[in-house]
Amino acid sequence: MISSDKITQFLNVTPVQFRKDLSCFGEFGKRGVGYEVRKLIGELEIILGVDNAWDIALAGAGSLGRALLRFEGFSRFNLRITYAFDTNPKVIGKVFSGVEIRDARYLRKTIEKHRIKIAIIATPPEAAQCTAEQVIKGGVKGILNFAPLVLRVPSDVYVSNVDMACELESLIFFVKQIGS
Amino acid sequence: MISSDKITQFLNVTPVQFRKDLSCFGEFGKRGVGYEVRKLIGELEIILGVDNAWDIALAGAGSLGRALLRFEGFSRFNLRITYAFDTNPKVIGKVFSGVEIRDARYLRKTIEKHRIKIAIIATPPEAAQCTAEQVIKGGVKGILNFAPLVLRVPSDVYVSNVDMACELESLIFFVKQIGS
DNA sequence: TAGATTGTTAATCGATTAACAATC
DNA sequence: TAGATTGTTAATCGATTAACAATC
Repeated sequence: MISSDKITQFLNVTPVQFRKDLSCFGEFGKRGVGYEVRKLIGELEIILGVDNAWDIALAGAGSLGRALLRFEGFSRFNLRITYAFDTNPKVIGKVFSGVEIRDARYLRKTIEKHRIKIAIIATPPEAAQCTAEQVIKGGVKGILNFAPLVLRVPSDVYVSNVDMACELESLIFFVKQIGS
Repeated sequence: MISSDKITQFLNVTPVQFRKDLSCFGEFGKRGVGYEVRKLIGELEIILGVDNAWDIALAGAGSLGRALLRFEGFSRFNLRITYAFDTNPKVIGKVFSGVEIRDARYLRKTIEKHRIKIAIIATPPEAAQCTAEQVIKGGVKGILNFAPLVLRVPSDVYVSNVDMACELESLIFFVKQIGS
């Protein structure tokens, strides 16, 4: 058993916040006692959908794309980059971390065929919007975008941006304040 | 000249939001007219601190670290990864994208000597907390953390987390809702 | 002057937190 | 029963938006 107090000692979240958030999905604890660890993990996995695996398509197999292919942290959530694409003929056909790089020409068709719903865009910024449009036509509903620009997408498609320069920039902004 | 309306057509921000946010820093537009593009860019650069360059230290020169070294998008904000570190003897001494990988043993001293204020942590998760403590002892006040864990840091140190698996997970969460 | 557009004040909304009843 | 801890209701806070005055 574990209390919300104990759990949140390892997170930047207050115990109340933790309980309030959980309450959106049901009651998982025992009053006066706490949460049964195994049961809580199980419930969270169901809420998050970790219980069934998701296949992910990667567009762009440059150095960032290949770093993503090697990244170990996806398995934790039952995620796999199953298909990877690039336009560079020198890269097409090669295998990185067990995934063969396919010709980006087949991006849309492959996504359609395998009913992929989530794509990662790790192309150069110039190619990102066009790539987004292709994967969306193929049926993708969620995009993790590493290209430093704002993608224009239909309202039923979710985009999560990872803009590393922006993140650093906002760190700098805060760090500058310390002195003053 | 450009209006807040035009500018925000390219962003996921409303014109009012744009003007409200800017108003925190001053008045940069002309009523009835809009914003002078060059002047606005200049003012924004000052607010963000893009006008002077920042040196950044990279801890961890694995595939992600090296992808970051190759990343072109930092120059846009006048950012440079100037020092990179790893513990792997096979990597130490090698040069990637013009930056020599140094022995992680000298992480703290180098940061101290060159008064580095911003560090990127791209180590394996096991090493992340320890690395954070070292860079903080060296004087770092802002950390961009790629390791999938919550770093414990003093309250005057800012941490920005890039947890790619989490981002994907929350995309999946939203995508799952669409059907229902 | 009329039209455009900014910057700001006040209203609304949503998220966080405080207080507490429920209950183990 | 007393102590612990959850889940919830109400209060607070901050951020977004609506409305509008200022002004080019």
